[in-house]
Amino acid sequence: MHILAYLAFRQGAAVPSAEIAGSVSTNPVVIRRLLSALVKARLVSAQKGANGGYALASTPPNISLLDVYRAVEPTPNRGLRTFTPNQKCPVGAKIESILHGVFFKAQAGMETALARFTLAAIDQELRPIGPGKK
Amino acid sequence: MHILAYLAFRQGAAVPSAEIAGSVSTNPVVIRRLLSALVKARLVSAQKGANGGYALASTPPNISLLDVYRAVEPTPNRGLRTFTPNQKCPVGAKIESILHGVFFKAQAGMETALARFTLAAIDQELRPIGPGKK
DNA sequence: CATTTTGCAACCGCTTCAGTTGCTGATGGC
DNA sequence: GCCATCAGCAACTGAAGCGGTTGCAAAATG
Repeated sequence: MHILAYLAFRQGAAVPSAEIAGSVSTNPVVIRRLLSALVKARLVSAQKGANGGYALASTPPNISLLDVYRAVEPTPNRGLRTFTPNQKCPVGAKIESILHGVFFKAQAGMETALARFTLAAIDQELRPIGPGKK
Repeated sequence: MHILAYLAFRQGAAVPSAEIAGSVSTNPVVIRRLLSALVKARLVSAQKGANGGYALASTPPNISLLDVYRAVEPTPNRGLRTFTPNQKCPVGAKIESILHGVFFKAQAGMETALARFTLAAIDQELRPIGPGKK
């Protein structure tokens, strides 16, 4: 989200990963790793070479936090990956599918909350006074 | 949740951690670690010594999944623990508090979904036919 | 007093993740 | 045509978290 907020802030410009890394206080490769996922999800476009960099592929009102979540989060239900209860026990045999249903609904509640936010809302909070050219 | 479902299933009885571990297919100490948190949250009572074990401290309709989540999850906002953006950047200076607000609301959405479920609902799914004495 | 059982600390091995280095390939200015 | 810039990617490291395991103390029961 910090990356996208920064790209929104520098609206239109091709921003190199090193500049974003400076704002996040981390290594450019860490930024590129995340941007790689965002490019694959078509939220961001990348331009190689001199004067290249990254830019938003869409407008801030059209990028929801749910889009970002889905682009970046590889596998939800991480907590149930390694859950292999005893199938011979009447509880163990049924609990897995029940918990899958529960977690699915909890996840849906969170995703609904995420869908209500757009990058535009965050960008607006970022500059309460005015556009501020530079 | 598997642990609590098992205790609900064996309603009233003092269940040792080894028996629960058999249903979950894991080590009794792992079960006791989780039960320790549930006891501290007053959801479960523990009885030491011979013929001891664990039992629900409340009735299944009075135990929501949100209660369990709060008892077991030490620190929400885990993703923001190590987030220390560059305060000298106009984006980095403000993004942290903005994202805290966003994640708080997303978390609230998930918790609302969790609060809708009770242990009774899971217990009911567990035995669709009838009580089943043993 | 012996057995059962919780409670807890310590340790191991695995996985995940941020961070880092080094290289390749594309792009654009000179 | 050459060089500087920049994305992309693979590989490695170190730290953190977690399930699992062992060992032991303390409490309760018969």
